[in-house]
Amino acid sequence: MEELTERQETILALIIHEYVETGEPIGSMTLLGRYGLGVSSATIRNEMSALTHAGLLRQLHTSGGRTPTEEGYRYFVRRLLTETELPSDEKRLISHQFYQARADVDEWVRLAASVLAHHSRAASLVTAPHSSRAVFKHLELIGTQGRQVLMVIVLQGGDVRQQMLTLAEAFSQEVLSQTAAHITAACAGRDADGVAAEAGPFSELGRELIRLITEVMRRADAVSSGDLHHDGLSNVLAHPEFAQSDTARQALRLLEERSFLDEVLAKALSPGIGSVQVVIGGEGAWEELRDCSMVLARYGAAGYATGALGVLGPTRMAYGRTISAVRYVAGLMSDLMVEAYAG
Amino acid sequence: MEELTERQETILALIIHEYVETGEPIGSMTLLGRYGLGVSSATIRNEMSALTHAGLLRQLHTSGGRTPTEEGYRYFVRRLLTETELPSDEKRLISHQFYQARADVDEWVRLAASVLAHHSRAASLVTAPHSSRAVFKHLELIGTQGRQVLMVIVLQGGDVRQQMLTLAEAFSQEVLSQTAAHITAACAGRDADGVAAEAGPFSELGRELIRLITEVMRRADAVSSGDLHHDGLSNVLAHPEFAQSDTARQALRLLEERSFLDEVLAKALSPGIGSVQVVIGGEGAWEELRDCSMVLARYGAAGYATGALGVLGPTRMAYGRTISAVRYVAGLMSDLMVEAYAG
DNA sequence: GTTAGCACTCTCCGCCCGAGAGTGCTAACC
DNA sequence: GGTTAGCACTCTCGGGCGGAGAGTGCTAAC
Repeated sequence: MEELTERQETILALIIHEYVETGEPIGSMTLLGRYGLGVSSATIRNEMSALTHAGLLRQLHTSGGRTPTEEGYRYFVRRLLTETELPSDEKRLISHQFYQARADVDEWVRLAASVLAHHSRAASLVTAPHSSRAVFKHLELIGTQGRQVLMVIVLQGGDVRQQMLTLAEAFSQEVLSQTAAHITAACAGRDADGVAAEAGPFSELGRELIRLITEVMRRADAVSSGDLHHDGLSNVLAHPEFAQSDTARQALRLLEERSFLDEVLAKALSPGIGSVQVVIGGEGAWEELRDCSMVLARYGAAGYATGALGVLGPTRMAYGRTISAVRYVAGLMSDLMVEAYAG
Repeated sequence: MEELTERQETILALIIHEYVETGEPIGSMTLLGRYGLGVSSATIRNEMSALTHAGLLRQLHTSGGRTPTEEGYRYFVRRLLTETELPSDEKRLISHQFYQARADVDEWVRLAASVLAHHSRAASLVTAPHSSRAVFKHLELIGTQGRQVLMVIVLQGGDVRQQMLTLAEAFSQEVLSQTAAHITAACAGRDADGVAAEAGPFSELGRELIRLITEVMRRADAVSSGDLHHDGLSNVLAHPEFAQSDTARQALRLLEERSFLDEVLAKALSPGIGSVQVVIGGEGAWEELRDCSMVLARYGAAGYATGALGVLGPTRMAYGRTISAVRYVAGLMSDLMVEAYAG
C-alpha cells in the first residue's frame, strides 16, 4: 500500500471517527462543517476521491457520502490509531470488581465477559483458563451403589475435569479411595505421558483408570472452547447495520458453531500473552463475518494456565476504546492469575 | 372461562395450527378452502367472531384475518393439545447421542441444549445438575509458593466447586494436605449445617476453612443459574416476528440477565421432576417477553441432583412438538442420572 | 495546488391509487 | 333457530410518481 499524505490520513481518520459515531455515510460538506479543516469542500472532495481509488473508502451511491472499507479500517488501526488507555476511573472500577470476585475462580470469567461487553458495547467472549500442558495433581473416585464411578481429576492450576465410567465389576468406596490415593501418589506432578508411564505396577482397575486419566489430560492439552462464556450479544443487535436481522442471525449462528470458535480462539492464542489482535471483516476467512470485527487477546500466567478473551462487534466499531478495554482486562486477569498460581 | 362448543374448539385449533405454520393471520375463507369443514364461510365467521369476543382470537385490522391471543394459546395448550410423542426414529437418534456422551458429564448439558434447540427450532436453556441439598464429600487444598490456596470442594453427586483464598500465613503443601484430609474425614456425608458443627476441634486454619466450605455449600444449595448452557439463539431470530430486531434484542437481553434467569429457573424447578411447564407470553410477569413463550421442565435424580431445562421461542410456536422434545430430553437425562448416581 | 460554481445523479419520503383479502350485516332458507 | 348467500365496506399492501435533500465530478478561475 502506498503512503498517504498527512492530510489524507487526517481525513481518513475523521471519516472513520464520524462514521463510527453516526453510522451514516460522510460527505465532504459534513466533514467541513463539523471539523472545519483549513481547506474548502472541493479540496476535501479531491482527497476523498483519492482515498476511494486507493481502496480505503467506498461510495455506495453516486451521491451518498463515503464509508470506510475494511482496508480503510485496517490502515486506520495499523497506522493511525493513537494508543489510548481506559480512563483511570473506569480502570479503578473494573479492578475493584475483580478484586471483589477474587475468591471465586469461575466468577472471573463471567466478570471479564460482562466488563468487556459493557465497555466495548459489543459481544464478548472469554474462555476459562486452562493449562497449556496439563499436569496431574489429584484423583478422586466417587462410587455409587452400582458399577458407575465418577472420576474427578484435579490438574495443576486448579483445572478440574469430571468423567463418568462404568467398571466391569462393583468396588467398595474404600477400595476406590485407596486406588485413587495410590494413583495420586504415583502420578502427582506428571504430564500426560508421565502419567501413562506409571501404569506398570497397577492392577487392571488401576491401569484402566490411568488410561482414562491420560485421555482426559490429552483433551485438556488441546486448545478448547469447552468452557466459554459470552455476554452482550444484545449489544450487537442494537447496531443499525444488523437491523435486517439476517446478517445478525448469521453472526449469532457463527457464535454457536464450535468449529468456528475453535479456529478463532486458536488465532487469539497464537501470539504471546498481552498482545492484542484485531481481525477486521473476517479477513476473507469467514464469509459470514463480513460486517463484523473481532478484537482478541490471550491472558494468563505463562507456564501455568492461559485463556483467550475478546470482543465481537460490527466492523463499524470504536476500535480505540475496544482495544484499550481488551488489553486492560487481559492484563488484569493475567496479573490476578500470576498472583494466584505463581505465588 | 366459559366452555366452547366442539366446533369452536376445532376452529381455534385449526387457526392456531395454520398460524403457527404460516405466520400470517387466518381468514374464514382460507380456513374453509384448506380444511373444508362441513359449513360455510359465514358460519365460520360467526364462530370466529364469538372466539374473538371470548378473548381467544384477535383481529389486528378490520379486514385482516385473525390471530390467536395469548389466552387462545393457553386454552389450546391446556385443553386441546393432543399429547404427542417424538417420532421413534428421532427418539432413537437422540438417545444414541446421549449414549455416546455418557462418560462426559459436562457434555450432557451441552448436548441437551443442542438437541432441544434443534428439535424445537428455538432457543434452549439447560442448567448443569446440582444437588438440591449439598452433601460434603471431599476437600482438596492446592497451595502455591505464596499464601494463596485453591480450595477444591467435591460434593456428593459430583458437583465440584473451586474457591481461591489467601491465608494469613504460608503453609507447606504437606500441612495443607493433612488438614484437608482431616476435614474430609470429619465432614464427609454431612450437609452445610453438619459441616459447620464439626468446626470445634480444629485449629484456626481448619475453622476458617470450614467456614468457607459451609459458605460455598450454602451457595450451592440455592437455586442457581451459575452454570447455564444455551443454544439455538439464532433460531429465534429466524422468525419473522423478530424481523424488526428490537423485540429480538429485548428477548436476547433478558437471557443475559441473571436475575431473570434465576426467576425463570426457580419457576421451572418448582413442580416435580417430569412435569412440563408452559409459560405463554410472559404471563404478565415479564413485560419484555410479550412475544415469547417458554416450555420448561426439571430433570435429575431426586435426592441426588437436579437441574432445569427448557426452550424459549416465539409465542407462535409449535407447542406440541416442543413439549414432546422437552419432556423426552428431561426424561432421558433423568434416567441417565438415576443410572449414574443411584446405581 | 486550491477554490467557486454548476449541472447531474442518487436516495428517501410522502402521496395516491388500485388490487386483494376479509369482515359484518341483512335477508332468505331449511 | 341455526345456517347460508349476497353485498357493501374497510383496511393493508405494493407500485408508481415527484419533489426535496445531499453529494459528487467537472471546469474554469485564482
